[in-house]
Amino acid sequence: MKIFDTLSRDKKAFVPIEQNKVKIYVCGPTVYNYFHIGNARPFVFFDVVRRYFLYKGYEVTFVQNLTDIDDKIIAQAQKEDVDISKITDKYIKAFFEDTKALNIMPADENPKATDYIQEMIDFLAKLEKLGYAYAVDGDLYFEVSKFADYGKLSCKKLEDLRAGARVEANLSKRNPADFTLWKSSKPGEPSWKSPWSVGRPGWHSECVVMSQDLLGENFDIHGGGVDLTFPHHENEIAQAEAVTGKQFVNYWMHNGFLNIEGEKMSKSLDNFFTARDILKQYDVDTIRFFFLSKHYRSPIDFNKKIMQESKVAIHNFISALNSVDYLANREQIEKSDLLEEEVATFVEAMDDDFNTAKALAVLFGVARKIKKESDSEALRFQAAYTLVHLGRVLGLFSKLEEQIQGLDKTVDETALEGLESQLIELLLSYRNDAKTEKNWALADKIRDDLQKLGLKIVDTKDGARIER
RNA sequence: GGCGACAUCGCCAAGUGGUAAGGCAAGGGUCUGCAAAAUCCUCAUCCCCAGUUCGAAUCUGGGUGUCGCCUCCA
Repeated sequence: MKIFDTLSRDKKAFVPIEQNKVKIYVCGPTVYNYFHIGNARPFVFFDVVRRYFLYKGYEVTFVQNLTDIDDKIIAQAQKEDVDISKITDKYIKAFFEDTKALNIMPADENPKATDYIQEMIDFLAKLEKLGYAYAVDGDLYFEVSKFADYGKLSCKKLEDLRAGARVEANLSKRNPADFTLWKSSKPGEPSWKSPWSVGRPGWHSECVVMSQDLLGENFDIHGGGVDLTFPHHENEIAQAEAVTGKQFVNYWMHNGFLNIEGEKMSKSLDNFFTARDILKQYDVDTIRFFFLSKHYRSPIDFNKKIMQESKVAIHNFISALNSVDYLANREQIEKSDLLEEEVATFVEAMDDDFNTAKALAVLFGVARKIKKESDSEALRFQAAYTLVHLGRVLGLFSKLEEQIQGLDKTVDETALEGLESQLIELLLSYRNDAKTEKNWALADKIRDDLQKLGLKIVDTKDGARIER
């Protein structure tokens, strides 16, 4: 198994610290809003990483933090004129709801920053004692020039950083690149007592302290979006390695950015979509397929067309399963052997730095085998089992029963309710009568008019069904 | 200005030295009263130029273009 490590800029063979165990830390959300479709990418991707390690027989410890103290949260609380906990409680709850809806496995631990204040203070005191931190007027800074390897993750040199600094120089810092470890609070802001001031910890310290507490001073994988490489992860390394003197993380994994219709997502462009909203328009599998159809390190573009394609792709898988009456034959199908060659190709793709796009191609090949009527039933059953088996490694088919039943929907089973459903059924029966009388004009008119209302008629040998 | 990526069929996307996976769309056939659905078939020499090599989409150099980071950000 090979993983691209941002630090060494190379695909490296994965060697766990402890035999057969893997410890993963992924930067979680700052809980001041519903998370957006761009945030969803790492959440879904690292869920697949985790599922794949489990599939390979590893014991996985998966930690994802919740940043519940931060300037943005404070700003949001002031804006809504409520207590900060009101904001964080609301969006932590929403985070769990939305990740569940995306079929993301719950983390083993979701540490909150506010539960680690004392640990962070202790940690920062160590940094200060070791000479890596200095205090000015109640604020504590990390002195980057003291850490020789600073910049190794993001390939930046201190001189370059200085030259490119666009931020207003903070005069109390010794070097513009020094970052805040502890910040004194203004009246009314949430705060904790510390040796430096009454204040709050900086964002960069929380991930170090929590990950090391739960996973150890050196652990296997640390993940997040590329934008976190600098400064967040760079700063984590500096702090962690300054204190322990040993390597912090063995593999740094960063996913590429998500754009919307070719543009960066932003509130000002009015192209800001929460995962919650997207879930109303597309089902989980469509969304997961969309993310997985491109390699995780590449940028990906979110647009209507690509989502439609993803939807069709998932539909193909489901219709393949439907062609062998998966639900009816489930018991027998799930006793079948897996298609070894396809499984091997899938594993090979995933072993190569989680090449999910290639892995999905295997699923299409398997789907073709399911549908091929010239294949024996036994082979088609094997293929069907293989599709579901591999799909589940990617977190697909979590609602298989519903999806298959969805395809089988006849008019009285649609999501339409009560009278509406009865009226449509009535119209369909008229159309059926018209067809019997070979009154094609009337039959087609009913079909066309229903279509105008967004109801697509699909004729099957067992009668018509409606698709929305 | 500094640093780092990327550029493959109409669109999305694998492929890191041995002769271009897959998906969508499109075109054609079967089926159907017609259509849809379903199903079968067809469909690229890899941004440009110059090198290295028996051989390059894959390596090197130079262009051109796109993007990211350098500031809170997945």
